[in-house]
Amino acid sequence: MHTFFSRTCQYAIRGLLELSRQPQGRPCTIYQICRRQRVPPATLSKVFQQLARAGLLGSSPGRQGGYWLRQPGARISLQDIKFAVDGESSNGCRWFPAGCSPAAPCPHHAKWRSLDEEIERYLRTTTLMDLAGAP
Amino acid sequence: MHTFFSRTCQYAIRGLLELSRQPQGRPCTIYQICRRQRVPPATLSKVFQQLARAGLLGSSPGRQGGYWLRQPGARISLQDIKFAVDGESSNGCRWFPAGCSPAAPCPHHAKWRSLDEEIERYLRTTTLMDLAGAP
DNA sequence: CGATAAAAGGAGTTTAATATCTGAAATAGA
DNA sequence: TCTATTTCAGATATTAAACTCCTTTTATCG
Repeated sequence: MHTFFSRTCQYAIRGLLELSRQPQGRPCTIYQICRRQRVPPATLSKVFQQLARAGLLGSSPGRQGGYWLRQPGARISLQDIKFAVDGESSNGCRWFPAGCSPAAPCPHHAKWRSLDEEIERYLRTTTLMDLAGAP
Repeated sequence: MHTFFSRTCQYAIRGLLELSRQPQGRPCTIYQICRRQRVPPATLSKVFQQLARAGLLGSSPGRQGGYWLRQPGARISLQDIKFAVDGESSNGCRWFPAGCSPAAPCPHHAKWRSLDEEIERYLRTTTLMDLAGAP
């Protein structure tokens, strides 16, 4: 599509946002999170597994189990999340991946360099805590 | 995906860019454009039909036929193109369409309003001519 | 008029992203 | 140790985007 984060990544951010509102160390189950954020459980479950492997989340099965943040929300940037979900591919040209390579950069590259850098900075500096206002 | 323009829209922009380099009024065939821009012909063909219906392109079948810009490149903005290709849907929240509505805006909305406006401005003010440098 | 070159349009195929299902394995608590 | 609860892993279904193929229509040239 034409949106900035993949839908999966959007779910991830919303899920993590929910966790960041939780008293420190208290695990949340997928279902609690999904009920509050209106996100499909099976899908969020998949992403959270991935985030756990990436080290962003701790997880524990069984009663009283669930997921929790391994770092305070202020330490987790949107870029961290995007990277963990979408992988390195997000490093390519954000505008014209279909016609842009280091050897032959797309005609746009030079033009919107500055805007690109601003987006980059935004992703890097915006943390879960910054977004923690409702809803 | 996570890219700003849909791939189809990328093709459209590259195709139009090629046309904008053409001496005024001279039609180009799909194949000429595709050869130069390394774009799949059948796909570009479909998009160009759409752009012709939208009024951005003129077209003529038969010998000496092809496509041409109906306005000078300096008058065609990226936003025009995006709109013609992806439709109104590009009007929604660029960040969290999956969890954002006028009634319940996503938590991010307020935060990146300014960045969003800058992107908007960029799309509106950047024209084909601005990008007309190689390749 | 007939041959040719091009766009126009319909229908189907492929591929990638999303979403779901099912059955395990792990943990806590009784 | 047994049971309920939860994550984990793999397979599969669903959906939408990209792409291709084939036929039809329209203009131009001889």
